[in-house]
This record gives sequence, C-alpha cells and structure tokens, in this order.
Amino acid sequence: MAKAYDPVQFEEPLYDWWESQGYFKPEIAGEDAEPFVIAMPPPNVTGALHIGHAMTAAAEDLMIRYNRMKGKAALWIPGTDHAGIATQLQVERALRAEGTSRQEIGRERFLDRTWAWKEEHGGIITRQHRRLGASCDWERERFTLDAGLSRAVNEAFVRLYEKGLIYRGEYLINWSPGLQTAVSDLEVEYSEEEGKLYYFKYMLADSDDYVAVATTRPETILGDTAVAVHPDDERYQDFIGKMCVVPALGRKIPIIADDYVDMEFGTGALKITPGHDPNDFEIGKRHNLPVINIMNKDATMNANAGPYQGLDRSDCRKQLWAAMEAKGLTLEVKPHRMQVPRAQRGGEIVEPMVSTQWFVKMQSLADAGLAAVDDGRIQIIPERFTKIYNNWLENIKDWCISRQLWWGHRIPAWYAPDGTFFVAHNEEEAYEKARAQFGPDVILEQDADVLDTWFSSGLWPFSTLGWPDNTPDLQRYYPNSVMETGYDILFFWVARMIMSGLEYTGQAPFHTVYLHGIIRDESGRKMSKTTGNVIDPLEVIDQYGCDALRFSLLTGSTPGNDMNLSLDRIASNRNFGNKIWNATRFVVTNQGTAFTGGSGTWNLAGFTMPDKWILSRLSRLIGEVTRLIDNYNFGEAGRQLYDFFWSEFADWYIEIAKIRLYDTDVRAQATARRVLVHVLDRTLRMLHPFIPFVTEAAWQHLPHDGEALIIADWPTESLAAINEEAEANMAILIDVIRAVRNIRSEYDVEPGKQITALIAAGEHYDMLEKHIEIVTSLARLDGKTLTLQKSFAKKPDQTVGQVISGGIEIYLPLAGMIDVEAERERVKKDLVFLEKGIAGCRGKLNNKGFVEKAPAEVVDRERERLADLELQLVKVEQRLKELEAMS
RNA sequence: GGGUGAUUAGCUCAGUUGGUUAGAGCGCACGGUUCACAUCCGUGAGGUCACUGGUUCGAGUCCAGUAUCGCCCA
Repeated sequence: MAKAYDPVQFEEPLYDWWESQGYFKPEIAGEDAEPFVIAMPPPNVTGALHIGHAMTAAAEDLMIRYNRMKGKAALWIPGTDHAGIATQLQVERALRAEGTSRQEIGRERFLDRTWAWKEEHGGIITRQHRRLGASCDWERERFTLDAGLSRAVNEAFVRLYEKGLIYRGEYLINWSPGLQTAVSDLEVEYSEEEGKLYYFKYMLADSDDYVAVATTRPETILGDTAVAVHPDDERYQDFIGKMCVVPALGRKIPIIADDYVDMEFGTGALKITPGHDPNDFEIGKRHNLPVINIMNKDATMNANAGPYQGLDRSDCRKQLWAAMEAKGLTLEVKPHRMQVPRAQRGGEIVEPMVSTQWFVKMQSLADAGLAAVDDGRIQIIPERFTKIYNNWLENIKDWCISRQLWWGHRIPAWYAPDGTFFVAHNEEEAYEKARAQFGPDVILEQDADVLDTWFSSGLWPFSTLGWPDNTPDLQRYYPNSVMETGYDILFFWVARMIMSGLEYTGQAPFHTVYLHGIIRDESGRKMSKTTGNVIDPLEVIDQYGCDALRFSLLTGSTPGNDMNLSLDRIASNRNFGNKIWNATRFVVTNQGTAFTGGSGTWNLAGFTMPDKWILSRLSRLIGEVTRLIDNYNFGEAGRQLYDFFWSEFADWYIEIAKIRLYDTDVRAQATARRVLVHVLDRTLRMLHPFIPFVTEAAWQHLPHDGEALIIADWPTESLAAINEEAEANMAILIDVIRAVRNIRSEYDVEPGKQITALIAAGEHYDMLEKHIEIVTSLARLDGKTLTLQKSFAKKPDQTVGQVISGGIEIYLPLAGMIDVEAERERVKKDLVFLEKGIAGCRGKLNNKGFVEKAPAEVVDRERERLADLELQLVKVEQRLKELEAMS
C-alpha cells in the first residue's frame, strides 16, 4: 500500500471496476431478493452538477449501497430531465450570440439545435455522477424526452383528459412576458419590494362626487370593470350600486359590495381588474363582471387601453398617471412595501393575464395524495414536512400545464380547421377520430404548445420502468422504495409524483419520502453564481477526494435541515480517509504470514480484555449504526463510525495491540492480528456506504472472503460479544493511562522518558496487575521500577498524584520538580470538585421524589457514583493532609 | 396574516424515547521526527444550551410565551 492516502489514485479506477463487474445492477442480488429502489431526481440534462446534486447522490448512494449489502436487489435508476424553460433559454442565448433567434430559424431547426445541444452537454452530468461514486444502473438510464417516456406522457395526458381531469380554457394565468409563456403558480416567486400606493378619484357617473381608491398598479385602471367596497363599510353605503367612470376611457363600471375587501387597506375601496389580478378575477366571477385584457403578450398595452395602446406597461403607468393628474383625478402617492410576483426563471415581473391554456383539475388528485400520506402508505421524513405537504394539497388550485415553448412534450391534441380538437395518443389515432367526424379529407394540426416539464417528471418513478407497458421491470421494481430529494421541490415534484402514481398506477409510487436541506456556504448564504460563493463538487473532489466530500455532506447536518458547508470540514474529513488508509496499512503490514484467510475459527480463550472490549464496542456499534440508518439518521450513524474508528480503534486498540504484535508470543500475535482484521473489516463495511472508495481500496488489501466490499454482507450485531466487564475494565485502564499522561504533560516530563510510578489500585489490583504492560507501554512508564499495590500505608513523598474513579491512586515521583504549593492547589481543586459532586448526588438521593419515582436503574447508578466519589474523597483528603504537613 | 425551522464552545455543527460532570471537528495554548498516519500523536483551556414562565423527583431535550434570523404558504 502506498504510504500516503491519495484518493486520486484509486477512486476512478475502482468505479470503473465496480461498474464493469455489474455490481450496480440489481440482478447481482439474485432473483429472490427483495427489491430496494430509488429513482434519482433527474438533473437538467444540459446543466452541471452543483453541490445540491452531490448531496442527493451521497444520500441516495448511501441507501443503495447499504441495502445492496443487506442482500436486497438494489436498483438506483439514473436519468436526466429535459428542463423545458432552462434548456430552451440556453439554446436561445446561443442563437442570440450567433445573431439569430428561434423564431428566425423555426421550430424544426430549433429542436434539432436543442437535441444537438443535449447530445453535446448531456454526458457531463453522467460523468459527474460517476465521479461522485453513484452506484446506479446506467443501463437503465432514462431521459424525459426518450420515446418511451414521451409515450408515457401522452398516455397520462389522454387518460386524464378522458376522465375529464384535463381541460382547455381561457382563464387568468401567470404570463411571463420575457419568456413568452404561461407559468404555473409554483413558478412564480413573490419578492417584497419598495413600491408606491397611488390614491385617486373614481368619479361617479351621475354626480361630482367620487370614491377614493388606492392601487399599486395604476396602469390596470384601464382594465377595471368595477370598484368594490366592503358591504359593512359605513363610509360607502350610499355608493353601492352606483356607477363610476374609468379615467381616460370613460367606461362606466359599477360599485359593488364584496366582503373580500379589506376596510383598513388604502381607502377601503378597491378597483377590480379581473383581467390582471387573481383576486379580482375571483371577485369578477362572483359578480359576473366582464374580463378585459388590456395587454399584449409582450406586456405592451393593447387596443383595450385606448390612447395608451402600444406603450409598455410601465410607460403606460407614468403617462396615464400624468394625464389623470392633469385632470385633477389624483390624490396622493405614498411609499408602500408590496409583494411583487416574479418569474422563477428570469426574474422578470409576471403579468396575470387571461389566456387559453390547458389545465389539470387537481382536487380529486390532491385528495388521493393527502389520503396516501394520512393513512401511512407514504411516510415523509422529517415528519414536519407532512404538515407543509398537507397544507399545500388542501389549498390546491388547478394546474396550468401548457407552456408556449418548443422544447418539451408537445401537447397530444390535434385541431381540425374549425377548432374542434382531438386528444389522442398519437397523430394517427387523432386522425382516426377526426375522420369519423369530418370525413377522410380532414387536415389536423397539433397543438403548438408543450407540457410543463413537471408533468413528465411527475411520472418518473414508473415511466422509467417502462410504464404504460407492464414490463418485467415495472412489475419487479414498482413501487419504488424511497424518494430522496431536497425539500425545495416537495410541491413541484414529490407531491406531483405521488398524485400521478396514485392516479395512473393505483399505487403510491414509493413508501418513504426523505427530504434533505439546502447546502449553503459556510456563513449560511445560499450559493449562487452571482454571489460567487458556489462550491463546485468536482473541484472539491479533485482537491480532497470524493469520500471527503460525501462524508462531509452526510455528517454535516440533520435530516431536513440546511447545511453550511465549509472547506475546512471537508479537509478534516479527508484526514479521516487518511486515517483509515493508514490504520489499514498498519494492520496489513503487520499481518505476517501466519494468517491469510478471512474466516476461520477464533481462539476464544486467547482473547485479552482489550480484545473483548473492542469486540464488545464493535457489536454495539453495529447495532447502533444499523438502527440509525434504518431510521434515516445517516449523519449520526456516520459520526459514530468516525468516533469509533478514530478514538477507540485507532487511538486505543491499535496502540494496545502493538504490544502483542511486537512481542514474541506467536499465539498472542495471531489473536491480535485476527481481532485487528475482524474489527477493521466490519468497520470498513459499515463505512462503505458513506465513503465507498477508501473503504473498498483498503478492504481489498485485507485478508477477505468475497470479491468486493461493495457486495459484501452488512455486519450483524453479536449480542454474545457484548461484554460489560471488559468495557468497565477498559474504562479504568484508560483513566489510569490518561492520569499519568496528564501529570507528565503538566509537569513537562520529557515525552520519551520512561519514568516510574506508584499505583494503589484497591479492588482493581488484579485487573491492573494483569494489564500493567498496557499501562507502562501507553503511558511510558518503567515497568521494572513501577510499584503496584492494593494500597499504601503512607502516601509516597516527593510525588505528584492523582486519584481517579475507583479510588485508584497514581503517584509519579518527580523529585526536584515538585512545587508543593502548586500540588496542594491541584489537590484542593480536586477536593472541591469531588465535594460538589457528592453534594449533588446526596441531594438527589435524599430527595424522596427521586428515589421513589426515578427508575431503579437511575437511582442505582447515582448510588454507585456517590460511593465512587466518596472513595476518591477519602484518598484526596488524606493526600491533602500530608501535603499540608510537608510545608 | 398563517405555518415552520434555527438559536448549544471563537467558527461549523451533533446531542435518538427527559436521567452521571452537555460532545465532535476546525481554531487556540503547551509538548512531541519511537518503525500506520505531522493529512499525525499527547495534554489542556473554552459553554448561564437565546430569554421568561410552566410540567416533572429531574429539562439542552416536553409545554406556553417573547426576541432575533431564515424559509414556506397566502
């Protein structure tokens, strides 16, 4: 093995080897194995992986590898998404740079261009996922625009349409003037911005009186079809039912009463523009108000704006307001903080506009989605997101699914010349239907629009498996097991997959939803290109190795919580890789020739106390880690493995094992070797889902059965290995060694120098006597001169001492170095500490409530602790007396 | 406005169903080239667990409220 841990040397070759061996395929587990399936959230095909994808990959790969090792048929389906708007924007940008546009080159050439773009960039993502160690089945990779998945989309559309759940109609939608398409409610983000509230007069038609009205968007006055006041508002009782006049246009509109109006806001009178405001649209429906659209698709004013036709919406605002001012219709303008709707992509202000679009009726789908979570068919982790999910579905609105884009699944509806349309699986079927109605010569034209990208990704858990055909994969791997993704797409994607799954397959698409948080920079800011604080996962991998990144992501936070990721943390986890590498190197280079096989019989009688201790600790760890992973607490599982490996195995067990390894007793040597290999092997197995590369690389150097760690069995807990006595004794041994080291350090004893010690071990005499070599070795004591007794009649002179748990006294004769005064202070400090502890214990034990109500176990522990502290106190008091006598 | 998360050491975070003296990494101080590892080893300093009140024998943990920051929905 190379001396230094250098992940670049083995990470990529190992991945290629795994893949070529077919380990990523579920078939490796055999036909009877229970499936465990995750469909990878498909990244944008032309994008690049960011740290969020790395998080997704780390968590999903962990689950896949864990379940693979547990013998399940683990299937992780990779794929990419065509990402309609995002991809189209990229290609359009490229076209602009060439001085042309999609309109200029036309739909067909544009799509060719986009496919070429996809081919060119599409491989980037998959290469990056390989670099992340993702053990997914690449032979089952899918793309949302693949023929098979497109067929799934059409099938889904036709089914919903035939059930009456898809309709086409003219409604108020969110229009993105820059993108020139409708977007769904979810794709609109509201930002709080400084705006103005404009107060003006709505003159009554038949008098000089007026109603004062406030609005944030004066240009929409041109589309007003009513003024509304609250029915209980005393100020306006006389106005209800009267008509007033739209400025600049002279249109007469009624004053209506509706309790939607907030009497406190503005003047309490609200102008109603059903054509350009969602709330006004609702009010308009209730009152049968006409809907006037005053804008073109590019957000300039149309003919309904009269004299303002042709102006941009913001220019119109200025000019109209100026004109109203001139006529004395304006009152005042106040600063006002308002919620501005902006497009998720592009960030421009979205215009609510009436337009003919396709919609999905959501109520029944949402009800099914709610029920599936409510009755436990689907569990959301962390649980708190259930409430958020419920709240969204309970207030669901119909989903606008048509987009005025070219890149996507074209809506499977064909129009006859008279506008009659036929929804069909394909053109042929549409013609069949059309000919039945219009005769053989009918010419059809397909709807120009495409579907919202999320419509197709909503089918992902089953479209990837071959649905609508009842393929063997669909039968075996559907429903999926876990859906793992960021909580930010709970509504966009997860909820829609659940609804689609239930609707089209009659089954919940997965039993568990696991949501991770957003990865931020180390000061908690969202990573963004504009802030320049983006951490590129591939750069990190080049620098620190993939394992370091993955371990950092997995242990840096708790489920559902955001994570502030710092490079320091990644560096320290790279060091963990180094630790594993070197500990393995130690074990391997000390194997000798005596032991080559992975299995064989144990010489149980040959186990020393430290052997029993580490095996006991290992067994507990296996239980804990398994339980934690089963409960989706990956971070805690990883941290426990880290602590065990570094602190218990490397710092203590290996150091203790060295005594036997470097000694001449061959049997003892063999036992130590066996235990080292065993513990390392089991630990590497458990660490493998977290840090797959270094563990596999290390494991291959160990004596082992089986060809690869990736397909090795997950360890099982052995209750027989739990050994309380060994654990208790080891704790004492560690305390003794630490006490010596502590004194040495405080008194600046030369680190390499072997010194002598006097130890009074009390009831632990036999145990310490048996293991004294460990103490002398790890604490650098001179075994020949060391004195170990049950007790001392008189405390040794000229020594520095320490009393530890169990009443064990440790004295280091440091003649000439001792400052009696300082030593007395030290001992006094101990005394105070003990007295405080004793007082606390007694307080508890004298409390009737505690003794009666606390579990016996807890009370016993407290009694033991008190006894131990009292034992220590006696010795410390004695010691202090002697020190005081000295001066 | 409704909901929700966070607030624990200088920094970044753990802390499972309430139960010894609240932990880790980084950073800091001191000391170390002994044959796995200086990407390391040893020792140490450092916390009123945001605040107030409650439940309990016992609260970082449960409940109510307050403050600050953040997110989601309207």
